[in-house]
Amino acid sequence: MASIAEKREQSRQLLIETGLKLFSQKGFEATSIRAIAKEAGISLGLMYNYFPGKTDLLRAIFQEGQSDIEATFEQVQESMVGLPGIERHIRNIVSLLKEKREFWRLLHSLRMQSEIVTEMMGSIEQQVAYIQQMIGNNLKEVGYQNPAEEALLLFATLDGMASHYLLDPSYPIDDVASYLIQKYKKAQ
Amino acid sequence: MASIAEKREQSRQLLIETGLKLFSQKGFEATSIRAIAKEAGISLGLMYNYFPGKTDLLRAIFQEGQSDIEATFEQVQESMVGLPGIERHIRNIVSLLKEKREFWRLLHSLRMQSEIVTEMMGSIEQQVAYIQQMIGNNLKEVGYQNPAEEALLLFATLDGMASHYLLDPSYPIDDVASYLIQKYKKAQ
DNA sequence: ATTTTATGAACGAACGTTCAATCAATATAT
DNA sequence: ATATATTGATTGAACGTTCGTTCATAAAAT
Repeated sequence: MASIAEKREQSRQLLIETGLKLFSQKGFEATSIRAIAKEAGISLGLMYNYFPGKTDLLRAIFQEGQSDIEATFEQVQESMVGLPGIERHIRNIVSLLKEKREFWRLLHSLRMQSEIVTEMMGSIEQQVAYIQQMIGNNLKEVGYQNPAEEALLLFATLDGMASHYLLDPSYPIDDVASYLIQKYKKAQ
Repeated sequence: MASIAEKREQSRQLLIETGLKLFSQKGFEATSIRAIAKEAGISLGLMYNYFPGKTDLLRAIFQEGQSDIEATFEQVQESMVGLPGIERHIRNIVSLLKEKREFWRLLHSLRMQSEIVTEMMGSIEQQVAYIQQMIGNNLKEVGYQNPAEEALLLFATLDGMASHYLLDPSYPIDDVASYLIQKYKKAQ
């Protein structure tokens, strides 16, 4: 039995999902409120009962995606307790990419035009910086001579892999990840 | 003394430059023809004497940028004849990034929403694939065991470095590039 | 005099947003 | 239990704005 609040939350979720789908496909500016409403099977006007405006829907998508990623990060991290630090990080990032593909696509397509989203990007950049620092710490523990530069480089590699995977679903990200991990094991 | 054809070409160039500047800053959809006309100091209607429409301006920007990059690629390549293959490639790409920053920003911001630009991206992707193959060949010559996978990885790294540099002008791309080159020298 | 260059008002379409209206559901009164 | 009142959910036409594009008109050049 669905209460009113539950139905409301359900519709909210539907709009967030549909918005994410269309924004990540065609871009934020090129996607109209009307298109989202039609795709979600909700009337144009009703959208404004859930979100004050288009930007607020985007904001909600960002927040939802961010907490989703945070949760998945913890969860995947726990499932890889046995693995060494760097391998765990790499595998974790690959998992996140696969699981939240649309969200990452949206992120990557919006991060260049910061006019729209400086405020929204802020907390995500923070989170990314945190992960990068964790990687740096791991590299230092393992005994790298230039952990900071190595972390910068590894971060670039991971970001590049992500871009290529987001651009092309058939990109062999698992193979590349395995190869990368193997290189770090050898270097150690 | 400027001939008519020269003045025309000059105005065309101005519009291409201004378009590139604004598109790369605020995005294609979010930039209006009016904004470009005002910034370039050319009247709204006159733009249609140079380009049939907004999309055609973007197309011209792409073509211009592509041949620019091709020319710069050759030129920089020649200025680095003494360097070993991989180092030359890496330095070359860094040079291209610095010299054509706005164009790369536009490229990176548009490549996710392929609806607009599948046709325009095609030839550029081709060019990128060519560079990647050249890197692969170099790696094979140098004697890498998995040249294909290594090339895939190196390409991801370079792309990631590019993204980070495009997002943040203060990104120490020269340092990272030097560090990357150093790693390849050691591995050899 | 004729052609080319240049202008910005005007046009239709599409956008984000608002709002009067209808519909459904629940509460209240009889 | 039925009828009535009240509240909230839902709709899409309508509004004002901005967009890409066109066009009558004027200025400049030939």
